Amino acid sequence: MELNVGALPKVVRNPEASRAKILEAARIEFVSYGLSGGRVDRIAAQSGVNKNLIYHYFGSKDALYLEVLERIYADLRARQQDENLRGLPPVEGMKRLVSSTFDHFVATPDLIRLMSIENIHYGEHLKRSKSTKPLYGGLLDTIRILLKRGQQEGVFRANVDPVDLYLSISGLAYFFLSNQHTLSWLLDRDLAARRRVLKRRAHVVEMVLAYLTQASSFEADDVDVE
Amino acid sequence: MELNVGALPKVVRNPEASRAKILEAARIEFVSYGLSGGRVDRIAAQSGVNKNLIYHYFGSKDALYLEVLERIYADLRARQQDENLRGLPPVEGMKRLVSSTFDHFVATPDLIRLMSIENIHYGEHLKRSKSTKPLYGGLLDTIRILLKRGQQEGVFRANVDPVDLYLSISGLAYFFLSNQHTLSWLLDRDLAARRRVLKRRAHVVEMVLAYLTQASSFEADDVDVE
DNA sequence: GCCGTTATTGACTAACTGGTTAGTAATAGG
DNA sequence: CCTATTACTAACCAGTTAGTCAATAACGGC
Repeated sequence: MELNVGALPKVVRNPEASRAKILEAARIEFVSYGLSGGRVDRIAAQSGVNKNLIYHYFGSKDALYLEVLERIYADLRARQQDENLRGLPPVEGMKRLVSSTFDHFVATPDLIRLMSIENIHYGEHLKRSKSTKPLYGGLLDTIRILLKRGQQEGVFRANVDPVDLYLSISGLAYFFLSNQHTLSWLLDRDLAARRRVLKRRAHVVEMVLAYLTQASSFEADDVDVE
Repeated sequence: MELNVGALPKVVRNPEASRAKILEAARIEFVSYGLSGGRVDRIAAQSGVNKNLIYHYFGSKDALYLEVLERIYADLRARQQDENLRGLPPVEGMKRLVSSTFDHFVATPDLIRLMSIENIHYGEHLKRSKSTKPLYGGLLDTIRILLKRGQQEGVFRANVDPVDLYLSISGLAYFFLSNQHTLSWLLDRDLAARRRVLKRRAHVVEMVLAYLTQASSFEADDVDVE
């Protein structure tokens, strides 16, 4: 029983695939051009679906962007396999925590760009998200555990704020990646070059470990607030 | 000889003031909404001049943005009074360099945002700038000088790349400022709070100095690239 | 086989956006 | 004074943008 003989091509329906294609195109679009710079028409063209299907599934440009953002953040935590570092010797565990954080940032430039983009928009979208917030306790816990064990064993200094340590580990890797375009130009060096990245990785690990393993000799005393 | 009697209000001409008002409005607009999100009409309305005057003086939205960007970067280097740190004892000089860099970032959030915005656009505008590039040798030189003297006096470790050190000093301050909106939400802490900022300042100084003053004991050997 | 639901589409729109046209008048130089 | 330049304006334009309408047809349950 031949249906559709010499007729209009049967429209294949595949909601999951359509949704996925839209999300993939949207990710690329927003990562490339930002939220204000991203174009819904381009997302539709790129994903090969009709523009209205985007509104059917996601409701608005902002909601689509939020979905992209939530997925990226969820990925971040999912890939961050830090729990298995908790049992390692503190110095070794911390080395691995720093270098794997670094590697993860290097491996996912999309994440870096979306984080920047979201902060340009004052984090307004993420704040409206329901799903992202609970995900973040884990990494901080790992830092706390390693820190405490290292201090008990006498290899790490006392009085280290885990939040500050987290901000430092991330910041040391983040800045030279997020700003690599302006920095490469201003410093006359290709910061994206493989050798540079590896060198930076070693430097970052070294700096964090030096800080942790040195007895806190410098009081933050005489550096006055201007 | 009264001219303009009971007639149309004489149009006051003041090119410098108009130009300045446009630039000021443009700075606020681009810092608030980004380049793609910034609106020329809004800049015109805010500065109180006719929109075409913007095109008369600057030619295009992009060119206006570039001018704003160049001024912010020029300010950065102008305010960075690092030359007078070169004569200080190395440890003291470096402490001041780190804390003043930190303070400067805290004091000029516009700079942070424009740096992020420009990097979202892959640094394309800055690269086209003629005026900005030569400004950057100075800070790196100050770092080199302090570093060398500290090494000669035996208080700083050997084999420190000045560029990496610069990236670390900046990164430690930059990240928690540029991403404070998302981080405050994710970490459940108000990173903009005065106490937090001061605490972070001390931590950053401490980390950099700990790194510099510790003999380089940890080889970057067994941390393998994944 | 019938029917409500839903995936999908093309055509459309109202508001907006960067940029232009065409013109007026203040000003500086001679 | 005369004239060329320049500061400045109002109105307009063509193209774009996010979002909508109305219709079609594939699908799943009965």
